[in-house]
Amino acid sequence: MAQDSSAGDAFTGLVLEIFRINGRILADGDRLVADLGLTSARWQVLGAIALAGRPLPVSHIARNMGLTRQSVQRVVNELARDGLVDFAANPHHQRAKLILLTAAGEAAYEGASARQVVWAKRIADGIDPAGLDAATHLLGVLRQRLEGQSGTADNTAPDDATNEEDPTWSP
Amino acid sequence: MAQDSSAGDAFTGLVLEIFRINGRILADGDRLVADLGLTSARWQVLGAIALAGRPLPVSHIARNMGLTRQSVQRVVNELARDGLVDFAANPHHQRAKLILLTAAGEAAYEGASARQVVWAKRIADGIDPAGLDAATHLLGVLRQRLEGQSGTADNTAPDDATNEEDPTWSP
DNA sequence: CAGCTATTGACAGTATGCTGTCATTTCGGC
DNA sequence: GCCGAAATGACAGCATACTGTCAATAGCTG
Repeated sequence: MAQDSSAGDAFTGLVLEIFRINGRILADGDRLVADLGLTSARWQVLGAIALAGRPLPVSHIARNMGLTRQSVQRVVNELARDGLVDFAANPHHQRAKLILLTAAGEAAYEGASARQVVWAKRIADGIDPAGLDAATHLLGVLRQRLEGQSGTADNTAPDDATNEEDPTWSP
Repeated sequence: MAQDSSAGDAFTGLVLEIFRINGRILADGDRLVADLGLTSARWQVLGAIALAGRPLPVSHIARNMGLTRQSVQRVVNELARDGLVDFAANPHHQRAKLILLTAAGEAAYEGASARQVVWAKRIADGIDPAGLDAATHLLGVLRQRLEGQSGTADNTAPDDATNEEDPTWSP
């Protein structure tokens, strides 16, 4: 990265590094859970449902994840087809069915979570947790700055309903 | 994020934040150059060619960017269709034509770069450059750990031929 | 120079996420 | 109670990147 540079240049270097590591992590995530019948996207959706602790409609899941309804809907349909989630009637909304984990869905999610913990330990072994927390915090600050300058209609990914306390990934 | 936690948990928190900010940056990048007829992907390809300083075949561009040949090929074809790049005969390889920027391509890239610099300044304004550099370094270390545990055939995205000195993004 | 291997481009198929649009359902204000 | 706005799901289409596969080309080796 540029030797010292201004904050702008330093940020640009950080952006490039974010792109690189993001790609790596995604690839690792897919590989980690492939034989459980999961992908990163499926895993993340299961996680959103599991963390909520109760059945949610698709649009709520999407909001919690910061994605669009359409993306989540597609994944949910596949998960349902594969028996990992199930639909339940929503007393408050006829069309917006509630999504809940099946036993198989819970098992897959548990398995993925267990692997993720091992994976995270291995990668972060020997790294100073304070440095990791500092980096996380810095990225959070930068992200909030990025978010504070646009935002419009339905398709705009809503701000995270942050579930920052759970030590389990999704991917 | 989890209060203090082990390195593994701290890393998991960092991963989640990386996903969030990565999405934000991509969206910003697309928005930033949309009216130049560019997208993040096109911009990045133009950047790879511009930074090389000389015409390159698609496969070299892909290697430099850490993407697959196929992805880059598709984008290059679109760029050529839109007159931003051009093909030139390769004296060393009949099929692997060299890709070079047209005047329009250079202009678009210059325009995008100029905007990116302003954007980076604005987002990073007031942030300690040392902290940004520290985060960049940490992500680099983590990425190297992720990379040091797999890698196979043709499709494996090659390790970056790192162009870490240039203060210009792509996105 | 003949032959094997690596590189490269091309084509097909898949996964993920986005935008746009429309119909249905809820819900709040009048 | 009615009507319009908001929420929700469904469907279509696009952009990006990946994997797999095949044919053509370059390059190296014997």
